[in-house]
Amino acid sequence: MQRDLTSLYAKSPETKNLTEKQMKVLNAAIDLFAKKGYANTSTKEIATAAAVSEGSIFKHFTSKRGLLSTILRPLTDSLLPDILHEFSRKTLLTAYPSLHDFIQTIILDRIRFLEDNILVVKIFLNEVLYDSNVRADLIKAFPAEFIQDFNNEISQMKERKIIVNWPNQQVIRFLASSLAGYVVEHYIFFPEQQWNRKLELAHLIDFIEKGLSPR
Amino acid sequence: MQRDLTSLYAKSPETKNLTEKQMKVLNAAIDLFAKKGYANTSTKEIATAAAVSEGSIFKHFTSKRGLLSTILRPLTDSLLPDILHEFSRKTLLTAYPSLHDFIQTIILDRIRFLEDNILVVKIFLNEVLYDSNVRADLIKAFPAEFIQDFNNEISQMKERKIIVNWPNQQVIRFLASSLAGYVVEHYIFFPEQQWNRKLELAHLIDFIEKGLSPR
Amino acid sequence: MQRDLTSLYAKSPETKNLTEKQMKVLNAAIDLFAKKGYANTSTKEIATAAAVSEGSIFKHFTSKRGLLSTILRPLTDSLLPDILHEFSRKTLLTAYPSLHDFIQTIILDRIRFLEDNILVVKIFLNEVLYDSNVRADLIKAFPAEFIQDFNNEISQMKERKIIVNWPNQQVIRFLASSLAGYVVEHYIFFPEQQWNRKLELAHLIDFIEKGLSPR
Amino acid sequence: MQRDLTSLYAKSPETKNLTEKQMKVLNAAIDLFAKKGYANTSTKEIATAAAVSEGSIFKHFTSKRGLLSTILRPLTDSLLPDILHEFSRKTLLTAYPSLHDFIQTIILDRIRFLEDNILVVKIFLNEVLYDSNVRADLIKAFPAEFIQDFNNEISQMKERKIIVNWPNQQVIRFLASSLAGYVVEHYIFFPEQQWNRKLELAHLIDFIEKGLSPR
DNA sequence: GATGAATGAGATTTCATTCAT
DNA sequence: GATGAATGAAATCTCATTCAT
Repeated sequence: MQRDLTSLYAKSPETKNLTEKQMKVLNAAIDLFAKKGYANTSTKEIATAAAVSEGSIFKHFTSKRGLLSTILRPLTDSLLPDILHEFSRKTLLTAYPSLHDFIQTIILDRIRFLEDNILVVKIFLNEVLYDSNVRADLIKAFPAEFIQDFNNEISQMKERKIIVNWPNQQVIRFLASSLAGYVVEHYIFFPEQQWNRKLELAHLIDFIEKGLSPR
Repeated sequence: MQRDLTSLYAKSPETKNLTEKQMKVLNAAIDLFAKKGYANTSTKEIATAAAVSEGSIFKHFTSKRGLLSTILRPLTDSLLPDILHEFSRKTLLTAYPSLHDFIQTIILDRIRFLEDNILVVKIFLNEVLYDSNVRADLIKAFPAEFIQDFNNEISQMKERKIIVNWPNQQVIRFLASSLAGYVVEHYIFFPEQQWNRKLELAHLIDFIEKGLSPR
Repeated sequence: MQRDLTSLYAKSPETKNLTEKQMKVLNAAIDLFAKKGYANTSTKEIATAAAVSEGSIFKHFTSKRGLLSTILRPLTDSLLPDILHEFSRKTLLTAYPSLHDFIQTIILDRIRFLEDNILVVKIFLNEVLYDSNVRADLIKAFPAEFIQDFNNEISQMKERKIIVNWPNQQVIRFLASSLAGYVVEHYIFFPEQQWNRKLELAHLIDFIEKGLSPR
Repeated sequence: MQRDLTSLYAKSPETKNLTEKQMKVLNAAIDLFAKKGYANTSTKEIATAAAVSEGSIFKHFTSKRGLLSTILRPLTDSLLPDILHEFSRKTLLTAYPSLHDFIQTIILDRIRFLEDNILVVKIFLNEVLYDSNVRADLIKAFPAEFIQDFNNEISQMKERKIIVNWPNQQVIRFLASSLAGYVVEHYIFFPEQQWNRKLELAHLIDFIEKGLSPR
C-alpha cells in the first residue's frame, strides 16, 4: 500500500543502512500497525509477515515500542520539518499571493505528502491520541520559525481583507480539517472506491477558499 | 468529562437496570478506554478504578469485549438513529429552508450530541478504524430512510441553486470534517483550553455555509 | 532444609497473609535460589517445584526480582535489627562481662539465627556480591545505635585490657569470619557431614577468645 | 584491578598463545564476571567491553561456558597445585618450625596468591557454590600428597604441644576463614578503602597464632 | 580470522478469564 | 452476588550460538 518506503526511510541515518530483512520487518510492521493498530499487532505476526524470526525484530529494533518509534520518527524528525520549511520558502517568495494561491499551495503540497505516507500517517494519528510522547514529538515538529511565517502570511491577508478576520488557530483548523476529511474518506474509510482526484481537489480548494473569504 | 452518562445508558433495556457497581465499572471503563485506548487498558485497571473486584466485571459484562459493546451499543442502536430521525423530522417540516438554516440545524444538533458524549465517541472512532464489527454497526446505524431524506434535502437545494452542485457524498464530507475539526480540537487535542463556544460555532456555520454556496 | 519458614515470614505484614500456594512458591524459590543461584533458576522451575502455574508467581510477587526481595526483606528489615537490638540489650545489661562472656553471647546468638535461616542467608550472601541494592539494604540494617553500643563495649574491654588494642573493624572481622567459616563449612560446603555441634562451638569460642586476648 | 593477568595465563599451554583480541576478551570477561557474576553477564557485553565481535568469542572459546573454564582452569590445574607443592617443600624443609613460622608461611604465601588473582578467585568462589563441576575441580586440585604433608605437619605440632589438639579439619578452617575474612573485607566489600597491609597481616597472624595455641 | 546479522529456544511477563469461597 | 486467587495462553523480550560474507 505504501507507495515508496524508501523515500521516507532512506534518508534518516538511523534507517538508511537497514538490511533487506530489517526492511521487510519495517514494511510488515507498517502494514500491520496501519491495518490492525499498534496494540493489536503482535511481534510474532510481524515476524511471520516479514518471514523473519521474532528475535531479529528485537536484535535491531530493541523493542516493539522501538520499532514503532523507528517508523514514526522520520515523520516528525525530518519529513515534517522539511515540508514546513519548503512551504515557508515557497509562499514567502510569492509576494501578495491571492487567497486562492495560498490555499492551493498548502493543499497540493500537503496532500501529496499525506497521500504518499498514508499508512504511516494513520499509525501516527492513532498514537497521537493515546501516547503523550508521540504528541510531544508532534508539537516539537512544528518549529517556531514556521509558525511565525505562517501567522505572518495570514495576518497580511487579513490586512488586505482577502481572508476572514478570525483567530489564526481557527483558520488553520478549517484548513486542516477539510484536508483531513479528504484523506480520511479516500484513504482510510473507503480505500477501495475510485475517485476523480483532480476534480475533488478543485472542490476542496474551492470550498476552503470560499469558506475563508470575508463576506 | 462525560456530561451525563445516564442520558446515554438509562434508556437502553440492556443498561437501564445497572446496579451502582456496574455503573461504576461502566464509567471507569469509558474514562480509561478514552484516555488510553481499549487495547491498552486492562480489566485489572478498570476494576481498580471502579473499586470493584475483577470478577465483578465478568459477572455482568461477560468479557472485556462485552464491556466495550455495552459502551458502544447505545451509540449505534438507539442514540444515532434517534438523532437522525429527529433531524429528518425537523428539517423536513421546514419547507424551503435556507442553506444557513439547514447547516445550522445540522451543526447545532450534532455538536450537542458529540459534546455530550465525547468520551464514548472517541472510543467509538478508534474502534471504527480497526474493528470491522463496529464499522458494520456504524453503517447499519444510518438507516436508508434517513439517507434518502438527507439526499432529497440536498437535491432540492441544488435545484434551488442555493448549494454547490457537487456529489452529495462530498457535501456531507465537507460538513462532517468541519464539524469533526471543531470537536477534535476542543475536546481531544486541547481539552484544557477555554474557548468562546457561541462565537466559534457561528464561525463554523459561516465557514461551511460560504464554502457550500455556489459562486 | 529451611527449619522454620514461618518464623521468618509470619511476622512481616507483607508476608503474613500468604495463601498456601504463595507459601509453596516462597519455599520452592528459597530452595532453588539457594541450590542453584537466583540467576540460574527460572520462574518455570519455581512454578513446577511449587506445583503452581507460572502466572501465580507474578500475580502475587509482581516479578522474579520481587520474589527475591520478598525472600530477602525480612532479613534486613526486621530480623537483623531485632537481633541486633536484642544483643545490645543483653550485653549491656551485663556490666563488665569477661571477653569470654562477650564472645559466647555473640556467637551463640548469631549462630542460631544463621543456622535457622541458612538458605536465605546463602541467597543473601550471593546477591550481596553482585547487587548494589541488596548491599545498601544490608548497610541500612545495622542501625547507628547498635554500632555505637558495640563499639562502646569493645572500647570498654580495651580499657580494661581484656581485649587486643586493634581497630574495632578488625576485631569485628575476626569475629565474623570465624563465625562465617563455621557456617560455610557445615551448612554450605559439607551439609551432609555430621558434626558435634557443642564441641565445635566450644572450640570456635575458644579460638576467637584466645585470638582476641592481649598477649 | 587484576594485577598481572599474564602471570596466570602465560604458563598454561592452553592460554599462552592467545592473540591480542583473545586476551582482551579474557580480560573483559574476568572483569565482568567478577563485577556482575557469570550468569548476569551476556556474551554481547563481553564483546562490547573487549571491542571485538560476538562471533570472535565463540571462534576461540567455543562457548560462554568454555570461556569461564578457560578463566578458571589455571587456578585448579596449575596454579593451586604449584602453590601447594611449593608450600610443602618450604615447610617441610624447615624442621621443627614454630607455630608462628608455620602460620606466617601459610598466610603470606596464600595472601599473595589471593591478592594477585582476586577477580578470578571471586569468580571461582561464586561458581563453586553452584557448579558441581567446578567443585569437583577444586577437590581434585588438592592432591592427596599435599594433604598428607599438611596433616603430618599439624600432627607433629600437636605432638610437640605447640598447637591445639583439635581435628585437623577444624584447624584448617580457622586458618582459612581468618584469611578469607581479610581478603573479603579488603578486596570485595571495601575495595576503595585504604589499609595498612603490613600491620593488618601482623594482626592476622597474631590472631590465628594465639587462637590455635594450646591454653 | 573476523564480523555481525540472524536464529530459535527459552525466559520473563501480561492479562482476560474462571472458579472456589 | 461479590471476591480475588489462580490459571494458562499468548505476548514481549533475552541471549548463546551459528553462519554467510
